[in-house]
Amino acid sequence: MQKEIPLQDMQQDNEFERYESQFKALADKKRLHIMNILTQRGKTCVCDLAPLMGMTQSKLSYHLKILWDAGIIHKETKGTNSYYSINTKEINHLLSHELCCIFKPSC
Amino acid sequence: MQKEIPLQDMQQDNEFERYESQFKALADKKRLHIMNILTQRGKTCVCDLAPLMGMTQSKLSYHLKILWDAGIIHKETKGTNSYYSINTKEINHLLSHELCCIFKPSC
DNA sequence: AAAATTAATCAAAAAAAATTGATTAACATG
DNA sequence: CATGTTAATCAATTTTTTTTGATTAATTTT
Repeated sequence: MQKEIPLQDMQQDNEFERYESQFKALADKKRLHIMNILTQRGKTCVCDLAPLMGMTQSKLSYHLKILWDAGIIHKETKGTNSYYSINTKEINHLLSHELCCIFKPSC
Repeated sequence: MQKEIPLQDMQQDNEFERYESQFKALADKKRLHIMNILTQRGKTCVCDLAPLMGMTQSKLSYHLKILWDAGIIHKETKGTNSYYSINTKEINHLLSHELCCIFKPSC
């Protein structure tokens, strides 16, 4: 027998779950740094990002996957290269204008 | 011998560190729920919050401390009771207007 | 077609965060 | 002053996340 859970609570729970994963993605200095670099440089190849971050390829892939799974960066593959960039729409939806500035070259 | 680190990088590192702790605080479903309740009810006593969250006192204290350390909630003690509330200023600085709505009774 | 390049994935180990139950500290009440 | 209430802290355990190094898969180049 399953416990009755009101529909509204379930929707809210799902909403919280999505935000949880997005905040989790941002809750790390290294990943904030990645976000900042992607902002400055725009679409960037993993092969360029690795030396900029001073990170091994495998570690970088792990962190990029977390950002990508949370939907806050885009991914594009060309041949053997992968290019990542900020999902501006999602970031705008999530963060204050002030804070978005850290992830915007214009500021 | 210490490695030279440019001043700008250090400042940025500190900035990232602060945001890291704030996002970390928000990167948990239970804590988002706490934030939501504080938003709905305003200043709330721990003794009221515990049954609302269905949490033991010790666990709740742990999570409140994380939110408070990150500076996104206020704390006020009266006698043996502690009251917590949203730090609206800090939340506004951090989150988009849309998202603030989850933490604002007016929306 | 073989060799080289790039990035994702995997499994094991290490590190960090969360949970639990008990204790402590501060205050309030009879 | 003894008792009860509230919330913070602590230590031990469990769970989750991160790191590491190796392997794999896909594509490109020679």
